[in-house]
Amino acid sequence: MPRTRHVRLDCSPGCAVEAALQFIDGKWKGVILFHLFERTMRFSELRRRLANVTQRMLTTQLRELERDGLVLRTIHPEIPPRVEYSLTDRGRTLHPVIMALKDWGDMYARPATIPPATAPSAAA
Amino acid sequence: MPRTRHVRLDCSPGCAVEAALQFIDGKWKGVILFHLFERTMRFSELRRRLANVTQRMLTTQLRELERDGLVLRTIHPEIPPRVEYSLTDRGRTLHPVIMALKDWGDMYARPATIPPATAPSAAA
DNA sequence: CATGGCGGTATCATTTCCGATACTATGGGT
DNA sequence: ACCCATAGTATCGGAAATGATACCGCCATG
Repeated sequence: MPRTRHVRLDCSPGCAVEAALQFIDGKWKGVILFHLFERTMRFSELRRRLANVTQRMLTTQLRELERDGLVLRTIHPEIPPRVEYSLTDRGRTLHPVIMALKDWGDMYARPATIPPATAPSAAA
Repeated sequence: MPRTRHVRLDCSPGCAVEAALQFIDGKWKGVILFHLFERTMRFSELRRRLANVTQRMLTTQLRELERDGLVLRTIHPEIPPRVEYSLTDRGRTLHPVIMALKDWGDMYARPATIPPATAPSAAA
């Protein structure tokens, strides 16, 4: 589990936000979910899509998503082994969230848009 | 900044998701933003709403939100000092994201819904 | 005079996360 | 015999995020 946030979820109204965040927190979970919305994928496919992830991290993140009931892990007992990851029903309910994130990222998180902090003439 | 994620944002399509996540990552940013959507608030108000946050953390998170251009910090030079935090235009664009998170949290992150892992009869 | 509220900062310690590397098992190809 | 691919695990170490605590100036109140 990432960053152990609150255990009690029945606190202030804003807590639902935190509660939701707990599930997609972790360096790679957002992207993993995003890719799984496209289709079911096997381990090595995800690995290729995430490029910079290590095997250990991918495994860890997938295991957490599985533990949280968002992702289903299906082992096909073949040689060579084949393991497929897909979204559960619960996982699919995250679609609006992931898409909201993606849309915002596309619109407002581009490098060119980032530096609206203060005066831009600090290139001394 | 939290968890230093990728620096390059022009990688795979899923990256926009990660990029967006960078801005609301941090244990308290989600809730802070949520509360600021309600209205402008001063430091101590936020502190009361977040209950478990330490002064240091609240300051840190607010400073990061400010640095990212999502939150505006206004100092009223009075006695006692009054500092108000409000959302910037850029910050307000996060509304769909935060609300998607809140809605999901309300619907699917309740304690009763969490344990769909495996067989529940492991209470040995 | 001591206390409390405001909005912080400074310092230190801990917890947690993440990355790198090495190792495993099976079977196929050459 | 040796290397490759799949899908992992195990172990170690460092970096980063978070928490606890103490301290600051200022003023009003009791």
